[in-house]
Amino acid sequence: MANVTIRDVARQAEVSVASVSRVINGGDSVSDAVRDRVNGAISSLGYVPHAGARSLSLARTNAIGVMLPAVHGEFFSEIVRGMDQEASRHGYLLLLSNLPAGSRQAQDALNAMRGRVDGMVMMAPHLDAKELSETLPPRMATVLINSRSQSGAVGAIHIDNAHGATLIVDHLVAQGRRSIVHIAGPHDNVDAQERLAAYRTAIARHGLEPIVVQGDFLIESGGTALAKVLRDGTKFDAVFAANDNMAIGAFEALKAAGISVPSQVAVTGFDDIPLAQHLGITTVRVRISEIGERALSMLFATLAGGGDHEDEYHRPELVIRSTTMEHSA
Amino acid sequence: MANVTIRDVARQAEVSVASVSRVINGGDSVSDAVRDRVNGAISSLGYVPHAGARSLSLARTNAIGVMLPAVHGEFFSEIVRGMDQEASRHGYLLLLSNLPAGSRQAQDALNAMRGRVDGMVMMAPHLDAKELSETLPPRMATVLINSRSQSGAVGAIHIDNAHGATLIVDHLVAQGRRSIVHIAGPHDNVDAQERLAAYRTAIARHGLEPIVVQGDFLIESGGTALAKVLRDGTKFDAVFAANDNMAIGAFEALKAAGISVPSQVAVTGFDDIPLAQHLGITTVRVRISEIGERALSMLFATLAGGGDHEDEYHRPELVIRSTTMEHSA
DNA sequence: CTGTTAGCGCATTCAG
DNA sequence: CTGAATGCGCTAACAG
Repeated sequence: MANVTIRDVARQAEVSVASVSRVINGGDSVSDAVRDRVNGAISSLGYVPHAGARSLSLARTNAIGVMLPAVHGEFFSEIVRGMDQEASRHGYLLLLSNLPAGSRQAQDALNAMRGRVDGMVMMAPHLDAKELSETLPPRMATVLINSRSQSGAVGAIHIDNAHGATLIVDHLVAQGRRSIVHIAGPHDNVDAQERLAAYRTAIARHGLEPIVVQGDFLIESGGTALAKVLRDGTKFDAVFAANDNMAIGAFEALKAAGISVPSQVAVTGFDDIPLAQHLGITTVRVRISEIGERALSMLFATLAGGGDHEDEYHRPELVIRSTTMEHSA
Repeated sequence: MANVTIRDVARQAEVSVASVSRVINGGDSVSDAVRDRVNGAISSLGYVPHAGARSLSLARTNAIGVMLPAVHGEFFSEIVRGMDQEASRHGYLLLLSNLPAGSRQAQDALNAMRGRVDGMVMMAPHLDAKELSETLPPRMATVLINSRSQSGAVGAIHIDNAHGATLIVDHLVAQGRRSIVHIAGPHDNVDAQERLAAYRTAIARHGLEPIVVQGDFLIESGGTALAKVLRDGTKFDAVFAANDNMAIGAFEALKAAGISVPSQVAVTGFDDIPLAQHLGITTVRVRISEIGERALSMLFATLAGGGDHEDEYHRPELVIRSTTMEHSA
């Protein structure tokens, strides 16, 4: 670790460290002679400023922490892409970590970020309000994504799940479907809960009977859930899965069972991940990367002292594809 | 930022900062009385150690930098998943950044990590050897993924592209295909180059004629490339795209053109991203997350002083699906 | 315009 | 077993 420091540069250029610091940062006022000598020394020595030390002295790290639950392939990729885009626009780096399951481990993970980031964005749809408030670092700017509402000085972004689920049910009913099975997400997940509740409401409004099977947001559970419905002998003409992954699992299980989609059974999902587009699955579009981008924007605004922002609700839009309409792309 | 420091804890517990430091870290030797007072103060004050300051003093950050080229959805997600897994196993955090296009910007991005990470892993398939060596930070442990070989003290992981491409061509020929179009990746990408070269070699070995169209690794370019071949009136009975994305684009273009797959034209890709599995595309499997994991293992071994590792070559395996075989899943 | 000095928050000798 | 002092690399007053 024989690394060259600002002192080495100063010595070589025969100036003080203050002068070196000046030419590196906002060149306040340095004579051209000094500036040249310093730049010469910097490149001859191959000096690169030590960001850690800089942060300590400035009380500013130029990094923001990102805590996400267990990585869900496409969703994860998209949200990070949006964040990275906005972060690099502001000259910030992203410090990534996944939120461990236990409340205690989650705490530790959060604490590990103290002193390394200026703020953080966290996505924790599975924590209840109490766990959330206990876990959240007190004196740190934080914006929440898809988490339970939190009193406290943090911004938050939510997906309007009720709207999305209503769009789906109404579309299905408009297509003449009467027996709509809902494959629910994890019971402790707030998005899954909201989608389920909105499904029940919409179904009731249409005077239909709800049929709910449990899933866990993973592809396999879509197939498992569908198998259970078939085994039970339940009659149905549509499936509304709480996310695209499960819709895909159900879709494939239907094909395997020789049931034709959409003529016998229609299939819909939620999220509009890339996979859904390529498999032609009707769903509601959540602009995932945009959510990541907005989360960082809110955070930067807060860091710039712009007070706290109001919660944002992102409304998904219906995207009709071939799993609900005969002659669609 | 009225944050509580170790000094506040010391004052409250009526001990010295040294003692506080001792109970926080390896409890060398502290009386139970002191330990209790300190722990009491810590929790009553809600003290969390400042990781930045800690790093400075220890000359160790417990973070590793990850530089990836423009984020390619599924590939990105998978490789980061593998890295995160291995990193958290060792108590490390991941500092993410994408490699900017320009050589100069790449430099800056790299420099921004100085003093924030203990080492880094970088993926830069588009840089030539010279650019790579200029960009690489001199005194920093680094492991390269899918990049051109580099003399110098860094480990590296490569995909055995020649092997993968050969598997594909041999499989296609074994299925009776004689006119195999190759949709190539970006010309400056080392993986694309190796796949193309191996394609040419294998085609020549079978006494066939090569047909090459240019692509850029994105889905759309698969469709564009295919359209060009059709427009040229070239006869062909198989398409070998240099990655799965382009295979998907070509696959969809074929369907749209009313050409049946695989009876008239077979389609193959490279990588085995999740999408390929769900669309039933024949490809070669690159265990992406495993590569991310191995990269970090190599880095940790180097950091632990274990000298430099030899380059690793990961051999992909053929995965036959329905775009090349009539009755396959 | 330039150099000296005092921290940023923490770990760690070195005495006691 | 415990405290006082020193330094990690850098920035920011404060004097010249």
